Amino acid sequence: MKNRKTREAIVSAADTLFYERGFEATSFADIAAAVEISRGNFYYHFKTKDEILSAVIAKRIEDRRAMLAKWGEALAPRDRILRFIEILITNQSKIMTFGCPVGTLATELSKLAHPAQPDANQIFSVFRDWLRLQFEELGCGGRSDDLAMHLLMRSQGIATLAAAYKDEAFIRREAADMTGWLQSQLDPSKASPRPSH
Amino acid sequence: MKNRKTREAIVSAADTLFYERGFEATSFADIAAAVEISRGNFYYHFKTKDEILSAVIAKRIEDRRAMLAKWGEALAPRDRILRFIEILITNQSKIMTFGCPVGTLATELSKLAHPAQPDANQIFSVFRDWLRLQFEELGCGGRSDDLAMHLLMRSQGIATLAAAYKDEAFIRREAADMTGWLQSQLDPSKASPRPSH
DNA sequence: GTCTATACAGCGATAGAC
DNA sequence: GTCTATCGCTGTATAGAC
Repeated sequence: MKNRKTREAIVSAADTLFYERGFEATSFADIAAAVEISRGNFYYHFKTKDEILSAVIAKRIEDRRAMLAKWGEALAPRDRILRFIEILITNQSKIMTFGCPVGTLATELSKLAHPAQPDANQIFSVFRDWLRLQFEELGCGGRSDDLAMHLLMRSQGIATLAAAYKDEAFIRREAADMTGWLQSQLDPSKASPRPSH
Repeated sequence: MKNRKTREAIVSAADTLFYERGFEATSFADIAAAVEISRGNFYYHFKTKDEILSAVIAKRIEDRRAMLAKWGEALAPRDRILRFIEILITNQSKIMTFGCPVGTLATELSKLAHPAQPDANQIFSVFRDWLRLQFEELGCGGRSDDLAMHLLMRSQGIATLAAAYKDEAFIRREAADMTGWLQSQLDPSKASPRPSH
């Protein structure tokens, strides 16, 4: 019982630290200190650093799936996509400091040629598949995956520049532009060529 | 004389390694091995790792300025921007493996809360300021900086997703969409609401 | 200017007492 | 299940011979 609680505390602390400092820059000592347990105890729960990484990735996938499932209950497909865009506004303070937790981990693991890189990509795919599904429900057919990737692409670009320039107005402006783009894709007739610029 | 040559070799090797492995993941031993000098000799040229980082950032700024200056001689403003978009295609193989050298360094230093982060941002600003200038020359006035940021944003998003999914077709598709977006901004009358999707 | 040798802190990881 | 103690390795950085 206590076993599981400590394990969860470790994964939760590692999740935060991997996000805020990066995977490589976070040491066992850092995580142990955050959970307030000894390094020795630590190894009772996880044998290697890669094991913690796997657990963190699994947790992130689970967390995001749960969040999206919640939206699925209450909202219409179009509003679900708008909610996705709103994440940028809701999390803007963290994004401006640490970037996007999904993109920055994928990039870091990619450079390290880390074996868990495909797993980290699955976090991306949780959003990609979910967005594609929304576009399909809205009747976008074969374009749905391309549209999903386009939204993901914009989110990543916004997060990267927001972290570099710490510019709130930029995030708001680009989120609004993304919303305009969405309208133009769903109602091509009403589209304006210059959404917000 | 030999002084300068060795120094340049170190900076050049560090530039590559910081890009391909990341700043933190690159050790002095890695750089020394790449240049084929001893660690001791290494410290004759650079006292700390941060000093090498500064030199690498300075080199990157200089390299990009030189590249953009070249484009400025031969091309019209509109073609210069198209050239910028083409970088994604030209460098697609490296981008799919390591991401964007500008964005990934800025993100990493941001997480490390590294003192050189503002300097790394200057590499971004070389492109931002240059793009803004092109839009100004094309008569976009006060919108020019927003348009420049929008192009940077897209480049970063494309690079991040390209590195994650290693998807060539995605890069080509989004580069084409970016070109369509550019047309719609410069000739609003001829704009089509669905550039490529 | 380039080398070898070395200091010393911190890393991931293990052994074994309680 | 949690602890202390410790290992071997690698990291940055320094001293001093050549």
